[in-house]
Amino acid sequence: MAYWLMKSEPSVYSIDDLKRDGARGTGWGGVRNYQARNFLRSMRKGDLALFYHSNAEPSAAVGVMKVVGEAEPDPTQFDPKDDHYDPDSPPAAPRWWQVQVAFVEKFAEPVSIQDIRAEPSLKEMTLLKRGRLSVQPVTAPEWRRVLGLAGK
DNA sequence: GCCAACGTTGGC
DNA sequence: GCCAACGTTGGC
Repeated sequence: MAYWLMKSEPSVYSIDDLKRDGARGTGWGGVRNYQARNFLRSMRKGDLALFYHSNAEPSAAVGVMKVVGEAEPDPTQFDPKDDHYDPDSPPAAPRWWQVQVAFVEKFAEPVSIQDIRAEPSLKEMTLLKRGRLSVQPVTAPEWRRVLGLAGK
């Protein structure tokens, strides 16, 4: 069982939207970075992920979600009307993938990036080291620490 | 809205 | 294969 962190701008798709999407969850698509894509493909059912609100006030880890379906081709890459359309992705060998994720919990106390930066044991977190990676691994100690900061 | 970080593209 | 130009992310 692995731990992850996945970013979304709340003005686009927030943890409340995920909660509303219920047990079936949502396809986490639109990722157009190869390293993030590779992490998506290595996710397995039952893995847990922090839902992180980026470009938010404040930017913060706001809850937990669960991987409920493993990698499948991201349909937005084939949709010319979608912002994430990729005309160079061959349908027979899709370039971009998504996983299905579902709501687990929303933190009563979000853990902001300032909180994370202020916590010495989290200074190696990928979130701080690699600013713009939208899907990233979290170690077990980091996971426990962030949930601790969330009051869990 | 600014801009630093950094990934991608494309000319050579 | 190098690297400059360009585009995007995301904190502030």
